[in-house]
Amino acid sequence: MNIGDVARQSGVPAKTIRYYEDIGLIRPNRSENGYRAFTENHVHKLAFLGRARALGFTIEDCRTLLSLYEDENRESMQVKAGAEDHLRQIEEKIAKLQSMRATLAELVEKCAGDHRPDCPIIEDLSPERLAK
Amino acid sequence: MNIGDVARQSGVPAKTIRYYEDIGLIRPNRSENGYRAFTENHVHKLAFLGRARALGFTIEDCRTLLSLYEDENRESMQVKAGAEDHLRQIEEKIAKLQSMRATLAELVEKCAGDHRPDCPIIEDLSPERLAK
DNA sequence: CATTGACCCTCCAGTAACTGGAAGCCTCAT
DNA sequence: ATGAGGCTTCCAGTTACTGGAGGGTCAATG
Repeated sequence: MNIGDVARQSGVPAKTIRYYEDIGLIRPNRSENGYRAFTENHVHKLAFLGRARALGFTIEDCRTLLSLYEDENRESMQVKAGAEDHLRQIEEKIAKLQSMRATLAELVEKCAGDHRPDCPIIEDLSPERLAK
Repeated sequence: MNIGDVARQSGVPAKTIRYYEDIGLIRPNRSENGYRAFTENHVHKLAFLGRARALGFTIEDCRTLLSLYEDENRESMQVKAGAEDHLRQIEEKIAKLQSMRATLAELVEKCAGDHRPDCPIIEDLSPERLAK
């Protein structure tokens, strides 16, 4: 199977597939003409990677997940531990973004948004009120 | 004022200040010895930048905000529009992360996390259930 | 006066995960 | 044989810094 077919079937762009080969996530063979030769298994792996990435796992996480995916003797606690870790990181990001949102929403609400220059948003960002 | 003082007063690391000069956000003069020579105004601007970045504005956003900050004739609607835009982007990110969290939390909960290989997380990521 | 330690300088490289584009084969159908 | 795709490699750019090497500068001390 050529890269285009694999891209269509896995949902992972050809360019990204080449990149994944570069960094050693997948190892397709080569045909005589130099084209990458993929198998069904590669399609599965790439779809797996696509889903893991969509859940926000990093490439390094994916490397681990992929080896667990292939390991018949894996212990589910290994998978769970990684996922819990990742979950925690997601929650941290959410918390940070929510705090930004709160501040920003408040400022936006206070700003008249008219033709005058007075602006609570600029004022909040300005440091003049300090150090004097 | 030298870069170290400015870094302490503004809260922006020296390395980052140099970077901001590189990309044209600030333009300190130079002393005879080649050291950057900063003014109070630079400290203000850098503190301003630090706050804007903490609210998640991109560097390009900051460039705009900084010019509005300096513009006595700005119209607050310009500031407000940018902030609203940014707010929307933050909300999108939050939504995406929350959806990841929901999926992941569900999977984590379903996973036994023991010594057996069976794992709902891996299964969810696997594409075998498709296309057959 | 020489040295030491804290600053300062520039330039180079690396981070994460791709993405776009140029230049150039391969293949199949007309 | 020619043209449209599809494939190849390699280079560069994205975001916003950060770390480090190699090397001047300055103020104070011995």
